[in-house]
Amino acid sequence: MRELGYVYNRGAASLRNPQSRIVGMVINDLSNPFFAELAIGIERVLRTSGYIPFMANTSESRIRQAEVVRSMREHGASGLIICPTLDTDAKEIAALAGIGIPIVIAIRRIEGAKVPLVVSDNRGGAEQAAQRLAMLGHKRIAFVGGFANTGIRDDRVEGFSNALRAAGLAIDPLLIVDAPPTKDGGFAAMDTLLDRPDRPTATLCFNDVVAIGAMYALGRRGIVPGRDMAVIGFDDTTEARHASPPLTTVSVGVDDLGQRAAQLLLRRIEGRGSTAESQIGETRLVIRESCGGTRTIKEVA
Amino acid sequence: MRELGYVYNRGAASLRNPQSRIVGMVINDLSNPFFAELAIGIERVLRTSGYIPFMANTSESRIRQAEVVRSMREHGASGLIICPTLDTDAKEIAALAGIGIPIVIAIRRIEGAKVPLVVSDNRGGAEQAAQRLAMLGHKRIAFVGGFANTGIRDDRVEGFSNALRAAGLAIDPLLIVDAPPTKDGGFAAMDTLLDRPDRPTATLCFNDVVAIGAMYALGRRGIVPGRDMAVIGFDDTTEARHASPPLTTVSVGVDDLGQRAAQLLLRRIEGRGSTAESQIGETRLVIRESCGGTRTIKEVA
DNA sequence: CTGTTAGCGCTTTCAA
DNA sequence: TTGAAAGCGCTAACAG
Repeated sequence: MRELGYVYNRGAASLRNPQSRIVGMVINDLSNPFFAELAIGIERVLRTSGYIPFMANTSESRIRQAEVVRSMREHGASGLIICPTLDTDAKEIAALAGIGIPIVIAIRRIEGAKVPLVVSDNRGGAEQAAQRLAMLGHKRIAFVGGFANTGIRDDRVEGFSNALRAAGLAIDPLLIVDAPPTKDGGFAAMDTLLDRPDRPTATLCFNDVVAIGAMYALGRRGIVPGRDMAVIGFDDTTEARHASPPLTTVSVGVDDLGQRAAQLLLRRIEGRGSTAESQIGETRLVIRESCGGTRTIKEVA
Repeated sequence: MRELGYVYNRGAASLRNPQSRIVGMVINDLSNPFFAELAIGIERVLRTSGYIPFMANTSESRIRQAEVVRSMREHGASGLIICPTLDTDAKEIAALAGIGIPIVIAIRRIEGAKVPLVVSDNRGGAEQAAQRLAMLGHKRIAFVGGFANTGIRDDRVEGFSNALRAAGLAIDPLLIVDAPPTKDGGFAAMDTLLDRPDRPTATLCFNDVVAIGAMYALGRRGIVPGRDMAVIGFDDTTEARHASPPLTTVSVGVDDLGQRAAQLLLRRIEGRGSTAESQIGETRLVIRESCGGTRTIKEVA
């Protein structure tokens, strides 16, 4: 049998017995280390629970996402974890959920679809971070990166603004700059910000890679993060943990989010757990060198 | 039909007609940006050719790799692209190839299995880089990072050594340090190197992340890459292109490698192309700021 | 051109 | 305990 190169035909098997151990992971952007880390975390849990996770990258393309989801269903996936593309419509997800296939949506909240959600407390996290910066004495605090009018960024900007208001600080719209959520984006946005006469003394960045890009822009001008400008990133991926100087972050617990998403899906597949038990991951500040007070700000030209 | 949520059952279909459009991608480490980029490139080509790529991460686990390969075969994948784990045995691959399923091995050469290979010219690339460093006047050149006795690193070290020999330079084994192929690894290795009395004036790093880690270690001590120490990375991932100061690299053309691997597989699936047409991707130096001469070396304490 | 049927590989059920 | 047979959803081949 083995000598002849026999391969079990799972297609035929699932014809008889439609329950399969495949689980589909549909990831919007594997080139983003945050999603790559998330995917790896999810995969680990699924695998150790005896499932076979198959992954597909949608590159933020809604069409590609639809193709991939269809394909996975055709192959008998018994559940899906989806990190939806930016332009995903609630109806698409609702339709899937209506069919009855177990789904979990991760990271990006899709409003209006009755689907289990695993997201982080973006508003709260940004609030914590901005609060801390205000507490350190910063008066001009910027928010840098992310595309305007996308759910996660809106939440983070909202939390940021709330904290500033609560601290009695004015919100300068010129200090809230959108930019692609990449290193280049962060670099360019910070560079622009530094050209302004009334530059900020602290910056909350949309995510870690934006923060690292921003720190490069600082370095270019001899501005030392943590001494001359406080920088906080968001997400706390390994990207952040490897940065130099070590980056203060709002951790969204990417491992934890992945684990929750996987476990939620498994419970749904195995019939336990309700349809709409969303989970909100906690965020916490991880303070590292990049986050200083305003003491020495004036030393910088 | 659509209203009832009908889903085409591809398992049943491939029972009748065993040719499928699924292609499996088995990737050793998706948390490594090099492999993530490669995977995304491969995926793009496969997708635009009408195939459905399913990806799985093996996390450098040979057991996991075997599971994943089996699972993909069971699901009727019509071909596989494998970036093998470090400890993959040639026999495993030979067995697969013997079965007749189209396979392409990427990046890591597996000796002894008659399988199409897409790898880069690691020896040649390292040679070019070391040659350039020698030409710039460096006498003490280090090679940093990667695990000893792994194929790719051995090739790179060999090319490095060849160039040094050709330039009439002594090869100091203490300047060839192995370390995990990560930022932390690069940081620690460079940090150790800098403690030595006769520190190198130039360093070729196993890959981009090692190089970035190494540059952090330099920065920590006020040593400016490109001015006080020449640094060259390997691979030229976006990681390198985003570094600050911009990192000189030996580009292995990750996009090109992915494209070749995908196209080779497609040709094999479609019956064209021979079993053992390996391809060696060209490497070329991409010179950016981190690669300077030895002029100012003595200014550094 | 439309409609029927056999059989792909597997599992489950039922018979010996 | 072992063996035979039916049928899952699909497609290719063939009949009407």
